[in-house]
Amino acid sequence: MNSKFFDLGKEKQDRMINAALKVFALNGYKGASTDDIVKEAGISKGLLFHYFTNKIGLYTFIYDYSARYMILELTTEVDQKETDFFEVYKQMETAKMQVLKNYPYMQEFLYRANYEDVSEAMLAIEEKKRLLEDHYENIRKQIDYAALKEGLDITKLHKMIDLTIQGLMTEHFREGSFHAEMLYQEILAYLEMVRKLAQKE
Amino acid sequence: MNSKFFDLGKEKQDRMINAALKVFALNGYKGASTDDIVKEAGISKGLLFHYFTNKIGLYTFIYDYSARYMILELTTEVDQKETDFFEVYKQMETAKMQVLKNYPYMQEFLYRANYEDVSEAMLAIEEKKRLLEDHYENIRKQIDYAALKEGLDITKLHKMIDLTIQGLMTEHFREGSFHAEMLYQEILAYLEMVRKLAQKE
Amino acid sequence: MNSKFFDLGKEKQDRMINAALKVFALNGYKGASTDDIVKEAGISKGLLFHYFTNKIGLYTFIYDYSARYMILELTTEVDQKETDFFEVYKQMETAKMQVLKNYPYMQEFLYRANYEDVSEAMLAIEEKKRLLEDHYENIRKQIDYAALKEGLDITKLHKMIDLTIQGLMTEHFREGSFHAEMLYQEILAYLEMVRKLAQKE
Amino acid sequence: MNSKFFDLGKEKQDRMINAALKVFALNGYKGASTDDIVKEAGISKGLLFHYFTNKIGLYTFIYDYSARYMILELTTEVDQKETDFFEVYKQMETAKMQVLKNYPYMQEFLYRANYEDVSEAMLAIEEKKRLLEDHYENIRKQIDYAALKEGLDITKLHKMIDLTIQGLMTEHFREGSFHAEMLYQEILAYLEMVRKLAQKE
DNA sequence: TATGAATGAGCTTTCATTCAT
DNA sequence: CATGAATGAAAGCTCATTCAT
Repeated sequence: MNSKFFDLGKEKQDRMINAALKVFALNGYKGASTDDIVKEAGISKGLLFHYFTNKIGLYTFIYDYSARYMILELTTEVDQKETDFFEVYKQMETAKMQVLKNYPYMQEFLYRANYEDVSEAMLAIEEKKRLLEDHYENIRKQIDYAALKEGLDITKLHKMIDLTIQGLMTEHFREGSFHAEMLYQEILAYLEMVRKLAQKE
Repeated sequence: MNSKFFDLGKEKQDRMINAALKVFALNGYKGASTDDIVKEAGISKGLLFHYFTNKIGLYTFIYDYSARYMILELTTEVDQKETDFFEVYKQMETAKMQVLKNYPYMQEFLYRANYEDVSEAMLAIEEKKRLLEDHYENIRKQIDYAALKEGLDITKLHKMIDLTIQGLMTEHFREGSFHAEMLYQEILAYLEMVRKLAQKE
Repeated sequence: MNSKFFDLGKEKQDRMINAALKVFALNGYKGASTDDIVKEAGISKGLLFHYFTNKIGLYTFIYDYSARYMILELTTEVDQKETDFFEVYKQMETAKMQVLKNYPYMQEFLYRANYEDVSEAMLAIEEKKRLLEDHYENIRKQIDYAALKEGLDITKLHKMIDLTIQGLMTEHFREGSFHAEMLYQEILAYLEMVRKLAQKE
Repeated sequence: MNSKFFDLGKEKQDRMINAALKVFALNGYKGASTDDIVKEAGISKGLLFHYFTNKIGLYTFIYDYSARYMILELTTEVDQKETDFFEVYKQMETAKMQVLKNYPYMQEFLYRANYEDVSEAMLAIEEKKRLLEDHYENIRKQIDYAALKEGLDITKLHKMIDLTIQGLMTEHFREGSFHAEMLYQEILAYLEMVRKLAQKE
C-alpha cells in the first residue's frame, strides 16, 4: 500500500502527511476524525482509505514515516565524533528544529504518540518507537561523561533533561502561538543551566 | 445534584469516584466511555446520569473533588514554617502519596486534565485548576532560596523538577504495575540529585 | 387499584388528578413524563405506580374519571326539557365552565385525548370516549330543529359548531393566559352568530 | 446542507420528504422516531444525519419545504382577481388537494406543526409559519364581503370555516383510509352550506 | 403507606469504513 | 485514480418502571 502512496506527487504526499500529523497531534488517536484529516488534506474520504486501508493503517504509516524522518535528521545534524554532553543535546535540538520546517506537527505527534492510550495505537507504533529510542540511546553512547561532576547519576540526569524538553515542547504547543525558534532558544537556556550545575568547575 | 450524591454511603461514593478517576485518567475525556465507568463502578447507566446529569457534569465534579482533596492533603502534610527547598518538595510528594492510598488514579487524572484537548473539558475545570495552581504557588513562596547556588534561575529549576516529577508519574502509570511507594522513592532520589547539584557547598 | 386510590383524602386525590390532567393536557401522552407529574402532585415516584400500576394505567384512570365527571356535570346543567338548539348548546358550555373550576385542564385533556396518536393511549380510552360521545348524542336528540331554516343539514351544522368550540378552546390554552369566563363569552358570541344565520326569520 | 440534499435524485428526495412528513404528522415532533423515518424512507440512519445534521434540522427543513410548496400551489390555484368569498375558499381547497397528490401528509404536517408543544420545534418553524399565515391573510384581502348579509362578523365567520376545515382534515387522517377527493367534496359541501346561510338572498 | 435510588431498554447522534460510479 | 453517498455499530442520554427500606 505504501508503494501506491509514494507514486503520488511529493507535494500531495506532504499535504496528506501534514494533515494527518496535525489532526493526530492535536486530538490524539481517538479524537482525530478521518473527516477532519481529509478536509485538512483537501482529498476525498475514499482516497484516504484507498491508500491506508483504515485509520490505524494511516496512524502506523505516519508514525513510521516520522520516526524514519527524525532518525535521518538526527544522523545529519549530530556529529558522531562530538563527545560533549551539552553539545550533543544542542545538536539533537537542532535536528528537531529542522524537522519542524517541513513538518510543523511532527515532533508533537511523535511525543504525543508515546502517551497514546488506545491499545490499538500503542501496539501499532511499538516497534518503530523502540527503533527511535535506540537511536537516541546510541547517540548518548558517544558522550564522554568525564567532564561532569563525580558521583552524578547519568541516567537520571538524562531523564530529567528529556522530560523537561518534552514538557516545554508540549507547553509551547498548548499555547497555540507556536514558534520553533523560540522553543529552541528556551531549551538551550535550560541546557545551559544544567551545564553550569553539572559540569566540573 | 451533588447533595444527592453525598447522601450515598461513603464506600459507594468512593467506588464511583475511583471508577471515574481511573477511566478518565487512562483514556482522557473523549476516550472515556460512560459504559466503562459504570461497569468499573458496578452501577447502572441510569444512575450515573441521575447523579451527574451528563458526562461533562461528572468530569467537572470529579475534578472539583480531586482539586479540593489534593489541597486538603497538601495543607496537612506541608509544614508552613518549612523553608528548605528540598524539604518542601519532599512534603508535597508525601501529600501526593497519601492521596494515592485512597484514590490511586487521582494524581494521574489531575495531571492529564491539564493537557485535555476537548474544549468542553478545558472549560469545565478552568477555575478549579487555577485554585490548585495557586495553592502550589503559595507553597513555593515559603521557600528560602538563600541555600541555593548564586545565579541560579529559580523559575527554571522549579519547572525542571515539576516536569520531571510529572513525567515519572506518567511513566509509572503507563507501566501498569503501579506502586505508590516505589514512585515516591524514585522521586526522592531525583530530588536528592538536584539537591546535590543546586545547593551551595 | 382504584379502590386504594379513593381511600386517600379528597384533597390529595384532586392534587394527583389535576397534576396528571395538566401534564397530559400540555404534553400529550408520550411527551408527559411521570417525573413531571409526581413533581406537580408533590408525591413520590413510587406512590404513583403504587396506585396506577403504570403510565397507561394512570392515563386510563384519568380519562375515565374525566369522562364520568363531565357526564355528571352535563346531567346537572342541561335541562332535559329544553328543546331550543342554541339554549342547549349554551347549557352544555355552562357545564364545561363548571368543570374548569375544579379541574382547570380537564376540558383540554379530554379534547387532546381525542387526537392522541400513541396506539396504547388510543386503545385505553376508546370505550369511555364513546360513552361521552353517546351522552352528547343523547343531549342532541332533545333538540327540536323546527325553528331552524328549511333544508339545513343538521349534522353538518352540529359538526361546525363543535369543531369551532374545540378550536377556540385549544387556542385559548395555547395562548397560556387562560380565563374560563373569557372563553365562555367568546363561545356564546359564536353561538349567537350562528343563531342569527340559522334561525328562521 | 440543503444543497447536498438537492443533488439527490428527485425520486429519492421525495421518498425522504414523504417519510418525514408522514412520521412527523402522525406522531408529532417528540413522538417521531428517526428510526421510523429512515425505515419508511428506506435509507440508513447515518444518511439522514448526513443530510440534515439532527432531528430538529430535518424538522426545520421539512417545514420550510412544505410552507414554500404550499405557497407556490396557492399562488397557482387562487385567482387574484376572484372576489367571491366562497369561490376563493374553493380555490384554496383545490390548491391543498393538489399538494396532497404529491405529498399526502403535508397538509396534516403543516396543521399539526401549529400545535406543536416542544419549544425547540416551535422555535424552528416560527418564521416560516408566519410567512404562510401572511399568505393566507393576503388571499383574504381580495375578498369582497358585500355579497354577505349585513351585520355579519367576518372575522368570526372566517375562523369558523377555518376551524371546520382543519377539523375535517384531521378526522379524515385519523380514520386512516384517506382519500383526498372525498375530503375535498366534503369540504365543498360545508362551504355550500355556509354560503346559503351567509349570502344575501 | 410512602420513598427515591436504581435499572435498562430505547432514542438521538457520531464516525470509521465501504462501494457504486 | 478519485469521489462522496451510504452504512451500521457504538456512544451519550432519557425515562418508565422496580424494589429495598
